[in-house]
Amino acid sequence: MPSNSTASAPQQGRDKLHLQLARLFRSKVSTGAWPVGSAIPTVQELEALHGVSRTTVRMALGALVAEGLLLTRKRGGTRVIAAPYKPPSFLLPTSWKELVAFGAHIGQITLHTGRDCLPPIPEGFPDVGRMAPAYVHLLRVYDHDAARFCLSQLYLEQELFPEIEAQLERSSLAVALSSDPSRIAVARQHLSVAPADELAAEHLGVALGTPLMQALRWACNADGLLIYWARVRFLSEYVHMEMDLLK
Amino acid sequence: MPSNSTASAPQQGRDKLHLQLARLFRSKVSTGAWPVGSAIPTVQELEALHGVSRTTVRMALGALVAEGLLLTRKRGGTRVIAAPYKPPSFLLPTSWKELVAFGAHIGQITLHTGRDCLPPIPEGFPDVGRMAPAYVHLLRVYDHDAARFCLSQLYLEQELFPEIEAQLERSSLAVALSSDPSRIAVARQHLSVAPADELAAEHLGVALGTPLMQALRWACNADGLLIYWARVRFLSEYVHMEMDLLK
DNA sequence: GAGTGGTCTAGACCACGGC
DNA sequence: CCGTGGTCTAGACCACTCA
Repeated sequence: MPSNSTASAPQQGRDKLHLQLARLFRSKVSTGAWPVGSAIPTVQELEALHGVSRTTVRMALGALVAEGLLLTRKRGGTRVIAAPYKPPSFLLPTSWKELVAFGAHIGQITLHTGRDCLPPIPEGFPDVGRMAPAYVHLLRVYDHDAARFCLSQLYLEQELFPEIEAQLERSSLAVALSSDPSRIAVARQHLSVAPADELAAEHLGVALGTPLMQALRWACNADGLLIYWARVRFLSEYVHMEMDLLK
Repeated sequence: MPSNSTASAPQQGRDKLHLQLARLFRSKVSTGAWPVGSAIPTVQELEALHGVSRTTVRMALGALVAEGLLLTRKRGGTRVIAAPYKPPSFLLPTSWKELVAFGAHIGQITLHTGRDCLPPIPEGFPDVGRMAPAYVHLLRVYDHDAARFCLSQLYLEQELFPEIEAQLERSSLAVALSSDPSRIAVARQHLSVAPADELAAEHLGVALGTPLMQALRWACNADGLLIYWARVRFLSEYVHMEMDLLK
């Protein structure tokens, strides 16, 4: 049926077919015509029911899956998700104190350690202090309930490393650095949503380009030397922030 | 060519074809084989070159378009984006003062005004103060350079409305409320990344489910009465935040 | 007007996983 | 095992837009 005939399409043919279908399917879910938890008709049935091809059905279903309304399983059919899955939401730190507390109770895995690195500060980023000649680099991932939700690239001024190396295995860099609070004179963070690059996509198990919450954090000592730089990226549905607007 | 033959596929056939192609195309961009700004081969040419169907080419190209590396135009062909387009980044306010400043220089359009509403506070949201019997509701969108980047749903305690109605046409609610600073005793915000619902998708011109930066803001007077509730959603690539971690 | 990307069809084969 | 979703093919028509 090549032309846009009446067939059983729900609307007279103006809009794109797969968008019409997606809208129809969405309403089936929200009205309960497709009850939560139940299997919806198979792709073959949907093709026949609406007189469209498999490709079109899949374009429509793909949208709903992307929106988190449907879950597909190879043999079990396509099911309506109970609730658009709500993962645990971590409170992103807005102060060094919270940053230390945050690192204290998260399971971490160190993937890589390297010496004589320089932190990859983005082009055009505002002044973050004087650069030291060398930094130690740590690449870490953080889990919660077996779900990997955070990737961090850490850079620590190299001469500081021996002092805190022992603590680093068990605790976060912020915790370790804070063992001597006088080391830190300036600490700031920059937050944005950034698309996943290849490193993040690989370690967080998401598609390239997936929006991630990115925190760039840095600290300087009293001499204005950059002693800590971190680029930390979170699956965005796992984190939120709260703040008092009256300072 | 139904079976996974050698053809001109870059790798021996284990991986999925469209993923192989996407990887190949990505490397063409990053190595400069497809120079930035230039048009890449047409879909027809790519089909023939790699011995695959249009659908497969489009699956691969679709991924790169989603990653922001390519831009398609109906007749002009598909081009490599100069820089993965960096829109202007607004600094999200972290204090009431910044909130007021933020609202002062943004072009706004009021889409809807209603009386006798109640703010739609999410299920399970922590205490935000005593609810007044009625609120005035404003639905607004904000532009920058003709690009719509922000949608806000505002709720103002109804008895307060006459006092500031005149200012509201020209300025943000925060600006108007601040004309008498004694009105506000508590002001907080909650930030998260939330998928676009139908309202946001329509007014911001994005697909349903697109991750948006969401700010929930509220203010109470000295009696603990909720006088201001706002749900503001931004295209996430347009905003960032900065903060001093040492308070 | 012609070439391009966007959409859609009607098939086919495969891998996975519940029966 | 075998039904299911996932992938892929080889075509077709359309809308847009640039030369």
